[in-house]
Amino acid sequence: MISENPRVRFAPSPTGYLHVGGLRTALYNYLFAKKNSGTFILRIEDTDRTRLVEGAVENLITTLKWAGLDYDEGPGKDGGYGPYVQSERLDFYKKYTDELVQQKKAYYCFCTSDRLKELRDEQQKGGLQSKYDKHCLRLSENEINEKLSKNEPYVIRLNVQPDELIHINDIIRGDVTFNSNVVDDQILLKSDGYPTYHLANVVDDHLMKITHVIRGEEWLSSTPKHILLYQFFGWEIPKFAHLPLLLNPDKSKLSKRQGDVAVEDYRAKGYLKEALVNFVALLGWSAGDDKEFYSLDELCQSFSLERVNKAGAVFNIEKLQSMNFAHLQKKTDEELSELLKDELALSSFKNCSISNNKLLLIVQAMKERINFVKEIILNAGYFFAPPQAYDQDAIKKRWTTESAALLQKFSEVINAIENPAKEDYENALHRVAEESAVKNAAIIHPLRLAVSGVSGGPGLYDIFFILGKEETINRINIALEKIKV
RNA sequence: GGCCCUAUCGUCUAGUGGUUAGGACAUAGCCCUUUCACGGCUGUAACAGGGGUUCAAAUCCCCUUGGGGUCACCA
Repeated sequence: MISENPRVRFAPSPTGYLHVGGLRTALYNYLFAKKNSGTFILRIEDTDRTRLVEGAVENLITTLKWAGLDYDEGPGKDGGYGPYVQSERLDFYKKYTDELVQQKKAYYCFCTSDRLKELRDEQQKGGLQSKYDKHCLRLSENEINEKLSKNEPYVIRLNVQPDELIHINDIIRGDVTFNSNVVDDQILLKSDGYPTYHLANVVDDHLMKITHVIRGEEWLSSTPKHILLYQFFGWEIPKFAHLPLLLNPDKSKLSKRQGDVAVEDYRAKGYLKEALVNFVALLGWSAGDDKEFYSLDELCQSFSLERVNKAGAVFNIEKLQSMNFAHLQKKTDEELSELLKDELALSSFKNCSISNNKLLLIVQAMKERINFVKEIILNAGYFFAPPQAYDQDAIKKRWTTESAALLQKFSEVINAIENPAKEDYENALHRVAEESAVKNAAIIHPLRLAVSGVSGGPGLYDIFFILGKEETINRINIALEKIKV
């Protein structure tokens, strides 16, 4: 159990959409906070002006909210540590870099990007790690002032001392040690006056009293820089937890090239938030038992960082899909028919009026045949309008020379029944089959084809009942005209 | 390439010195069935390799190999 009330943050940069990896990071932060009566903070890291995307912040917030991950503090929800957008915190970064420069823990650098590039190329040619050579550290105060007065562009760099061991005590990975010799004199303040991630992140985490930094493993190798900064400032170092990466099927870091990575894409495809959250939660964490279906609340109860895995996890869409199916089955028919209504409004059937009661029946008939609600429309449009075409393969296979006569007969029999129930349709069919001395199947298959246009689907009598007697007869008549062998 | 992380079925994982190595997805077969599904049952399938430590190693240690991340005035 965590003693104090932890404060954690999800700190995305607003460069477009919420990545599913980001969703998982946000989720683990959220779960950790909820489990330990902590605070979940959203902080926007928009220090790269070149990559800003308009509307990205709003999109991020909307998507997080959709997933059910409401933040306790963040943009629009000040908890006394704002602002929560880094571009509005520039004064802080300036103040703290000045402090570092005064103490010679950071220094001015006037090197051009050309010189830096040359340096890198040379080092790479020699098979060395590319690292700044502290060239500008030699500048005297006078030289610096002169360059400053001439308005020469500059950056501020971290002054890393050699031959020091830097320990990271990671909750997931244990002790990880780096030699400071491999740590570059990281740029802290860019020439445009904006901080880099490393500086802004450390300053804000300190100022916002973040107790646990839970982030992706791609940050592990820059954590020594952050530790150094905490030490230089004399600040308490938060606990770190570096999460295993989400992977493509080929085991590389999950990327756009190999499929959808935006949460909004999955949302648009019809994945339930419950399924996506459940799936992503289990990518790198398990409670230690065989339980596999969790609500967000249950996750909050069971989650712990100690049980997070170390190795990366492949984002397996098949499993996500089956999870979506499972969560779909858990929804009530009423919930599903509301979702169906929404989908209908977006479809070509938006003008077809259909009663709530019928919607409910359709949902019941279809729910175990779909992975997404919209598949009811895609695969069973015949509930909303007569079929436009008839499956040719099915015709070939199921339609015989006597089909027409049998359907005609069936149509007449049900026509005589007042308000037929499902059993009435079934009895009628059995009667026709018996009188005509054919198997039930000889009628059933052509009949299904006639009313739905396809060969698969819910129980035939369910379809009749949902369609109603008039419509059923109507469709048989249309089919008798259109289907010729 | 340097540094760092990592390694149980195809995939997600359980397992923390003694298990017939368990579950889920996927896959194959069977059953149910008017179709398509659901469901039920059964099967195929894993401890990367090599050294140690130990009476005993998937579990602890070392090496190798594989995979990944990172080396920007991006986060």
